[in-house]
Amino acid sequence: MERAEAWAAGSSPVHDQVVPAGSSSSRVIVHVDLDCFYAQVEMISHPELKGKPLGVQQKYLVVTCNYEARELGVKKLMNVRDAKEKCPQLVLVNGEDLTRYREMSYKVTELLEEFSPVVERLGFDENFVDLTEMVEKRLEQLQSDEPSALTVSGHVYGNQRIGYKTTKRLEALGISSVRDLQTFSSKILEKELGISVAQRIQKLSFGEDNSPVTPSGPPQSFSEEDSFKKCSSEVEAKNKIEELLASLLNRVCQDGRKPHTIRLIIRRYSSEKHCSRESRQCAIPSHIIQKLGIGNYDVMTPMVDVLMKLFRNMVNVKMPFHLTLLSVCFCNLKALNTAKKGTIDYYLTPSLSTTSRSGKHSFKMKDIHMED
DNA sequence: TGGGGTTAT
DNA sequence: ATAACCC
Repeated sequence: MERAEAWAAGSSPVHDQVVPAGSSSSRVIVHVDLDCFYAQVEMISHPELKGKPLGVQQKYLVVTCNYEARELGVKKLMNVRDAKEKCPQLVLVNGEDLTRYREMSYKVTELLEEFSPVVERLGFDENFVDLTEMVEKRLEQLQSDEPSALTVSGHVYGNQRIGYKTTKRLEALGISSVRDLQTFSSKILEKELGISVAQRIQKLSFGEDNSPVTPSGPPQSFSEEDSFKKCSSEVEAKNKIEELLASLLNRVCQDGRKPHTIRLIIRRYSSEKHCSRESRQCAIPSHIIQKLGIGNYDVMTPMVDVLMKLFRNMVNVKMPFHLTLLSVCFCNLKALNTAKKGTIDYYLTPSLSTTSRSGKHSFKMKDIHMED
């Protein structure tokens, strides 16, 4: 058993603890899974909400809720109408702005990184920590101290989350349970799903997961999105894009690295087809990248121009259109400008020549207002 | 159904 | 650029 989980310590909403598995090559990996994370962040921000049934709302959905709400019948991803019907006393807070959740999420990851730098994030509320080294060292120490019986134990679980598409394909093969998957012909499964997916999920069906814990490090991308009932004009789209961009620029500023690619994503209205998205991306012009570290004001206008070009490339604005989502993503993040002191580049890079010299962390952009 | 994220193709 | 996966 490699990546396995136990349910210990019932007191906290953190499911912790791990696995042993006798063999010397086994690893010790802790899966930290925070329950109702957004609701917990809200209860910390608003202590007066503690004890009341609380739900976090995004648009028409209650995306998560605390235990009090659950006991009254509220479920994750429940419609607001249904939730209110089930539980009229339900208190709802808006959770569309993920800033505080994201910040708290990274605080948790950073805390875990103190135990071992090998921490892999999964979403905002799950972390896998490879504690193999730490445990081995502790075992050595304990054994030399006092060679008494030393056992580690835990509960092993089989991973049974298999994705939507794969589930459908498996069902078509008559595979509907973990047991079915365990006993299904490997050869046939490989032919149907490809060797990679087939071998992986079949091992998972036995609770075997050899995949390494890959340190997540800083994020590979930053994105902000907004969904809505209808956006059908270019001006409307531009306004929404400006909003998304303003938030993103603040985040990029704080991160310190510079994105070299920008992407615009849309979702078009469709009766009920599978919500497919379309995107266009391009390299961020270097003159914009250079201005990124300092103030957002100079960057806003040229960046919006770039985004609107991407927009018109996707959407024929001369024809009627109906969008239900817009998203802007910065990716291809690069460490910092490697411009060296004394070179032309160094003095042409505002973030280096003006801020770096005047103090190590002298630039912390806060409160950059984009009034028009 | 939200507002994020990642990796593979 | 999209598709699939995760939360």
